[in-house]
Amino acid sequence: MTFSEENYLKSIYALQKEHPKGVSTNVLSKYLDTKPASATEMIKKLDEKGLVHYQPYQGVVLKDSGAVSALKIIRKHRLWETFLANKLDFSWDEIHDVAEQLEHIKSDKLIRELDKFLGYPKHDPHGDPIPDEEGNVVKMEKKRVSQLNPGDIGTCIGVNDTSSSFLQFLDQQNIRLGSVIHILSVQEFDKSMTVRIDDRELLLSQIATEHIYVRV
Amino acid sequence: MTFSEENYLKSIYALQKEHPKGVSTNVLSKYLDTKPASATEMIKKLDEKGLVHYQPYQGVVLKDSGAVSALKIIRKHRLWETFLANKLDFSWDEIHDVAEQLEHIKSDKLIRELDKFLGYPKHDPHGDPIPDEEGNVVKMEKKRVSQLNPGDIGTCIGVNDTSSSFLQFLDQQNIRLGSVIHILSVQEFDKSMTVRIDDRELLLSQIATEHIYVRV
DNA sequence: ATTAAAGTTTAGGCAAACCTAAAAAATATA
DNA sequence: TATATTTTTTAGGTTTGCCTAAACTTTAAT
Repeated sequence: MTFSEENYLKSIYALQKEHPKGVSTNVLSKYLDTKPASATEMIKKLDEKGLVHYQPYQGVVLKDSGAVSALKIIRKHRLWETFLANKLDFSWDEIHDVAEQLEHIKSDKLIRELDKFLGYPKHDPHGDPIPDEEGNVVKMEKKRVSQLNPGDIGTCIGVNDTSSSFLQFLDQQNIRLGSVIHILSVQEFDKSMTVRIDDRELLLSQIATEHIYVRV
Repeated sequence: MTFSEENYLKSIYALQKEHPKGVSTNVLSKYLDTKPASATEMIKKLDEKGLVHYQPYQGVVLKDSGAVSALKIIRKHRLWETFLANKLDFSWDEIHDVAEQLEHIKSDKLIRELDKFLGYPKHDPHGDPIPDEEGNVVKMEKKRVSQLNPGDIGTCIGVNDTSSSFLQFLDQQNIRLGSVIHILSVQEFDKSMTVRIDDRELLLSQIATEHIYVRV
């Protein structure tokens, strides 16, 4: 499988959650920063290979084989992200682009050994679950900070926005995986929240509270 | 720079030792398992980019800028080999192919951090020196086992043959970097040597003794 | 329901990196 | 030296993945 095929499969997988009845070439090409015509071409190829189901004008849906392929790439991506964050000194917002390259390295042994080296992690640094070798993903019970009430306590397990501006904000505020967040109060008028993290009080906008996932 | 350009530069660098007055398209394409016509094409492109000096029918020579580029790739290759061998459970003969892929990952930070993580190693698992960030390589005083005499002691620092059959042989015999080799005797008629390594005596053929480097 | 707008596909091109076959140059041999 | 052999280059072709522009569907709006 080529890099490009892998990227398309991974993207279709990611977009399917928001577009369960089919990912359009428009959405797909926007996501991948290419043109719709290019997406059409690639989708046709993936369809011929039996990895996706494609009906002209109706968007694309992953077949089982395609989903398994996508999950293998996602597994590699998340293991590499874990490596970069835990073993090398990469910050939350720096890991994505490099993992994007590393995920395409072809070596089953490498991934098995990396997994072992990292201690068989269940989640990547963003809190997303790492699929196993067969492509099984464990779902986690998670809530957004915005869903909590004053008095509630949550442990940060992930984020919903991987833009580097947001990740940098989190880094600056020292909010990281495992951070324990105490909800102190909620402002009625703008839904902003005052929270305590590591003995520091800070104010989180509604936007922020909606993008941080916690385990309660 | 594309993967292919990087591979050509690295190959020219490697072949230049044997072909100091110019690497022919024939030699180069054989090394890279492509056809001479493809080599001609690429060499022209590298020449236009100012990385090599190319005269039709006279072969190709690296310019300084090309050598620096080649050494950066070699640095990455050797750091990744060190990672695979020291941190993951890869054997001597398995690391090359994977490093061949990893060396093309583009991220200066990644290489700096990997170098730090590995403890700034000076040599890769084959004993070859790892160039620094500027492309400087330290030369080492090294001898082949075949150049030693009975009574001499050498520490294994590398090999001359990276074929997987040879590397597997070394693995089986438990000969690795740092192995201390005592020369016990040399057979007159076939130049094979009896040596002691880790309290085990074994016989090395002339071929083998010529392919193992030691520091004396 | 018809038209306008938006989205999708087709058609034709381009660049990279490979190939084969033929032409040209360099080298070796008689 | 002239010819034969080998090496190298050129010319033209293929595949992959991208592009633009035009044609065609679908959806939205009057």
